[in-house]
Amino acid sequence: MTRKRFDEMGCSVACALNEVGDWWSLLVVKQAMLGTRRFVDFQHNLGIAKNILCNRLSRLVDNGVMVRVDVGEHGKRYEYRLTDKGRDLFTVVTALRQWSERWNGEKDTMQLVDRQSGEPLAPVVVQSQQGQILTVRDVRFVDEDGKPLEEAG
Amino acid sequence: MTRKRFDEMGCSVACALNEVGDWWSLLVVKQAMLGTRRFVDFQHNLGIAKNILCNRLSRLVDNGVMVRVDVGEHGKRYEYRLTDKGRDLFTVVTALRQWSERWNGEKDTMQLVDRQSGEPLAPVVVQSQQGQILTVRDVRFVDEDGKPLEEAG
DNA sequence: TTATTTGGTTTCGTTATGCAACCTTTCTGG
DNA sequence: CCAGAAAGGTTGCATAACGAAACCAAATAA
Repeated sequence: MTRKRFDEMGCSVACALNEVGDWWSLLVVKQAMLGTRRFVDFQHNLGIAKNILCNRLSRLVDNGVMVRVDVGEHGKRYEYRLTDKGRDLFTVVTALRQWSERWNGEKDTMQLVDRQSGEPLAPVVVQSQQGQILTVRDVRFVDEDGKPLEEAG
Repeated sequence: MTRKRFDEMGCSVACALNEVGDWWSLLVVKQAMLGTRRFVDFQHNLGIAKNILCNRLSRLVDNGVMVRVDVGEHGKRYEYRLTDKGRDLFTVVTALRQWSERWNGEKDTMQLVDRQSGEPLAPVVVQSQQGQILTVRDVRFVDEDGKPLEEAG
């Protein structure tokens, strides 16, 4: 009676959630994007239990989202760093952050700004190839033959 | 010894995850974006246990992500529909889908296309106000006074 | 009228989470 | 060198969440 596996559902979203869909994983990734690398720093900044953090870091490493780098002179001191795959979650984390700020108000003491200009970021949007902004109503789900998917069945 | 609350951490991302950070919620939202509205359809399309689905739909309704609409002639037949707040998760779900496709390969039998042109969507990206694409290295985290945040401490 | 569908709730066993205690190896101060 | 602290875990225990199946009442279809 294990947790339902999401990686065999034939859905990319489910597959992604199978890797980072629990309560803590994306928060660990977000914290890593803030510059945190050490076990104890994750622990203190997130207020997460050590065994849970241990488990999450292991899973993130297993899934190629982070790497564990040995930085001890002659023993065990480690750093956990984002891989390219992990850094690529920046879009997801930023979209989630902006969504929360739009609908729940500014709950964050920190703000994200463009390093060059110092200005806040533009809202993350879904666009067509031509750069037109698309909502969920402007898209269609089609199967591999391009036929529209029969929905809600 | 309840689950850790994420809405008091002073972090927008944590606040968002407090609402949709479990394994199932975003999948329910994604399914709703596919057109699913009825309890049984969610159940069959997702393969989710009834009690869990019940709990997730209730929470999504409580959080203003979905609404329960009574469509029974003279009794109980309901539809669960996305609110504006729920539809606004389209960016998050799409970013997650694209991330999964980039790093785990095409696991999905269906594809998202622009309704007008029939073409696949452009990749979701984080942009500056000027429209320049930004990675996590191109941004800075500052506090309310605009001072750079001391990291990893 | 009877059977079936819908939208749940209940029960029960398994798994995950949170907390605290403990443990080993490595630095740090004196 | 020695004592103590810190890093990075592991273990044990109590509670909460999850998953499957059974059950149930109202509404609808046959």
